[in-house]
Amino acid sequence: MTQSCTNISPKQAAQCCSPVDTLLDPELFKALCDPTRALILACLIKCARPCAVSEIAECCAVDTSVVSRHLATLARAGLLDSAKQGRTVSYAARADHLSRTLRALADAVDQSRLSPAAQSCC
Amino acid sequence: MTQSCTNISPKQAAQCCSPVDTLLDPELFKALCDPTRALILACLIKCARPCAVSEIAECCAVDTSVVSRHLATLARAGLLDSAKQGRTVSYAARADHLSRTLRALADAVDQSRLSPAAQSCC
DNA sequence: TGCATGATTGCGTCATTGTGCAAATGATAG
DNA sequence: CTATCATTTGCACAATGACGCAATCATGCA
Repeated sequence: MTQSCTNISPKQAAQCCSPVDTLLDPELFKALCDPTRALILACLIKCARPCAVSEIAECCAVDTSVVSRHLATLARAGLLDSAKQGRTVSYAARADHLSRTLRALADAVDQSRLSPAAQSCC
Repeated sequence: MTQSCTNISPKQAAQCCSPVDTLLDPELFKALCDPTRALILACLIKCARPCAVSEIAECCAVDTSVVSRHLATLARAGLLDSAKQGRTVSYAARADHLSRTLRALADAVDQSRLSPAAQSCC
């Protein structure tokens, strides 16, 4: 590890690909940045079982249609699984996937901290 | 651990406080959900050193004033440290804080998964 | 076949936010 | 004191997104 490698510019860093780049995914955080969605996801994580849309709607103060849209958004981000049975649709938190994703990002951040300016390309 | 405790409704879960509730903080994710901000933060994490605003502005395609605002947002969310020296302001990623926060959330999620419907209040 | 129910979608509205430009602020050098 | 440089702030504009209501779709039941 040389001195020159530990003191690169942000511009150089931008071209220097690291796991952080892909794991720090704005699309994932976009799903989590809304208070109503965060509440819904927290409920589903704590329930730890598939829940129907109407059931989930009871835990927040917005219209069922809004809840439905939020659930679709969370599912699209990979945070929920959905299953249709009859006319009810159940959503369940993908808790394992979420915690693994968070840990992977934490690992990548720590990696950059320990070996700055990833020697992968500088 | 009884059966009745592992099958609560989302509404009950909402009233059941868990570390997930506070750690799944929309305010944090709001800071991370913008592509430009994510890029800036990734750069600072990879640099692993304090960088001036003008320096950071070189790594993304928006106006310096926009970068300045994004940096303020990230700092307000606790993701960056700022230090003023003369007329230049330097921002540095709080990588340790970020990775600790992510791991704490991952732990809370796993905890809910292993002991559903936190026995803390149900 | 008709009707009720759970979920989704279309649409209009309102609030928020990302952006660029210009002006202002703060600090250093001549 | 004035000019210059780094950063921030004011302002206007456009895009995005959350929301409620109503209509629609899909399924189950009489």
